[in-house]
Amino acid sequence: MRNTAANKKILELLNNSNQALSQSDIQALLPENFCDRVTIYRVLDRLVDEGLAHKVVNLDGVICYANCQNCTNSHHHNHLHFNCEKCNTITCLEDVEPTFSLPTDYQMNKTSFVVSGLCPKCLQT
Amino acid sequence: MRNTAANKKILELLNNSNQALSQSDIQALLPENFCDRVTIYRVLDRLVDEGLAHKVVNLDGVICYANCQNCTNSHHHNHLHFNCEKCNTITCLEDVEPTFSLPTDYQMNKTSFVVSGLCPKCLQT
DNA sequence: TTATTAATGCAACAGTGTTGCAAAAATAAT
DNA sequence: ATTATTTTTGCAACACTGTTGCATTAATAA
Repeated sequence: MRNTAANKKILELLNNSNQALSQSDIQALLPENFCDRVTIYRVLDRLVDEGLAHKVVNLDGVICYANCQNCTNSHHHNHLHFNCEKCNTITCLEDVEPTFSLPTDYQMNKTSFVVSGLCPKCLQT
Repeated sequence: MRNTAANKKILELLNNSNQALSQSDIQALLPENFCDRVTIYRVLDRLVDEGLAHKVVNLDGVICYANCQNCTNSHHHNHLHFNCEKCNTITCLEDVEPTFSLPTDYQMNKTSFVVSGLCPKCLQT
């Protein structure tokens, strides 16, 4: 992956955010006319390919991206994601890994655990 | 909810399917020109409101619908959904309910547990 | 049978995500 | 440093999913 302005800036945004971000979130955070919409999609794809980010689909079906924090060697994104129904943020709860037993005739590849409700901030108000 | 052709037929499709279906899945299963695309969306919304179906978002962000089987009194859709990466079907694994402990400052409302990989059928071939 | 209310079809729209292709930028090779 | 190579970008166009408004139609209630 080349060291371009878009790559750097978008990865930086993901790293500095404690929430998973969608393409439109990212576009809103970037300076105006920083880059094209399509570029953001492509950068995000690349970051996932490179193992620097992972995908989460929120309850509306919008694909969001979060940085990979504890993925030094192997990826493990079985942690829970919390999707607030009020402020619509997605937070990675890295410490919460649901346990379950998949029937043996299924072969698991990835997991997507999303719980929705109210986040601590929105509960206060 | 009124007893219309669309309501009956679409609920029947969900009940007869062991997979969660999207709007386009349903349209493909219905006779040609059976009803408008918008009607399918509205029927599905209604079925969810009435507690006859529940939503699942697949890994592509497409919203799918499955019938409610064990929801006589209360709804409990904390069961696992399996999204096959090859045939792209979503199966409700009603018996598999992941366990986890949400931090107390979060208020849970709904869950969405999707595991992706290969389903038994696609594993054989 | 009529009145009321819900459901439908159609058109239009917004948002998300993808693709092809030429131009531009970053890296590698000379 | 200059050129060659390869990746990345912007733009236009497109496909798909999902929603809304409004007039018409169908289902239920009176």
